[in-house]
Amino acid sequence: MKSATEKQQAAKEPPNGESGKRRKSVAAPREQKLQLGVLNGHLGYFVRRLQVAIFKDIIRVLAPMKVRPAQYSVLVLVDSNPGRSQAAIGRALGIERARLARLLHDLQRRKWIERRAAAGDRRSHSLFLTGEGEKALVRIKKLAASHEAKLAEAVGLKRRILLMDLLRDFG
Amino acid sequence: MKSATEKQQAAKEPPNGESGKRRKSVAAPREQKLQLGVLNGHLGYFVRRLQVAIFKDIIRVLAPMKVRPAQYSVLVLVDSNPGRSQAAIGRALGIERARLARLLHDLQRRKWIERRAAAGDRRSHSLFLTGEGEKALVRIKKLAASHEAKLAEAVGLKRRILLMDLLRDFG
DNA sequence: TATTGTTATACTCTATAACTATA
DNA sequence: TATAGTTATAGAGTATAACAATA
Repeated sequence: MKSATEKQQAAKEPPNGESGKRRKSVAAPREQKLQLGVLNGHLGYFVRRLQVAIFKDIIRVLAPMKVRPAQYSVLVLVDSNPGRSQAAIGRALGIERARLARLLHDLQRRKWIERRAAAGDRRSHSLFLTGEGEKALVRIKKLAASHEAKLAEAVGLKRRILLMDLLRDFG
Repeated sequence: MKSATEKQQAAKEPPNGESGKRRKSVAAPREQKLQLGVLNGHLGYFVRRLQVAIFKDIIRVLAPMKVRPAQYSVLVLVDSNPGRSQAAIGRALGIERARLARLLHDLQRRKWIERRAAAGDRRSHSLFLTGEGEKALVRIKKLAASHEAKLAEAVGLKRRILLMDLLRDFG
């Protein structure tokens, strides 16, 4: 079976098909879809488009709690791994320690996380959610869940499971 | 059949298993893998991770030509759709017109693109590659192709086709 | 009034470097 | 010497707003 990938990559019609149809209303110039050229062969292009679309929604959904996606992921990881160091959290999420320091400063200012001196190593800080932080995270998770439900519907349940299983191998 | 998604979401062991094993060398503290918690249920989390990994590589690969991914995509679209306006290119790629204006200013400074007055509408600029731009794009495409080949190998050919087919529906 | 393109501003994210205090 | 965390800076990307020219 020929995949859609091969089919679309093989498609090489000339860019425009101005055939004078479609002139119902005066407004609405109705742009032609542009040719993507070799972008059709780049997985990164499509992954990027999906990522941007998903993040636009999650950013909008979390906005009422004034939380950005990176902050959300840090709250979740601290909640799921209490007592771990900044270095460990940063490594797990791919967040630079410099950026994580500022991000945590903000979360601490909001009284959502605590930094205690680590037991064995006095250089490192053990991270915990405060009671307030836990309550906030419950609300944030509800918002995130509504985003995910909407996304699942848009993507299709089967396709979503398939995608998750495919993507998870790149931890 | 239970998908890996469901399996991983069901996993809820306590975060640490510090059982004092694994003390071969003095260095290498060997961090535990942290629990991802509800991030396991977010498609966006995994899409984001893959996108970041892919872009790290393409950015590195294109660096010798001093081209960023967004510039590459613009060059490809202008090449595949000569004469189109900035608005059309920007819409197709999801680039804000304000940002595209500066991006094109840079490409024009490098003599890779031309902006001519549009025929029908004197507000808009028709975009074209220069001869130099076409030659540069040939070299850039070769670099991008080497990135894609490496990526295809890492992802696996079958999985890549599958992913492309799944993702393409979000144009 | 709306659209095209431009300039400017502010914010987020990323990437470094320099610094301290510990190990 | 290396690591944990902090502060600072610069660049890219994103989101707005304001503006001139044109439709």
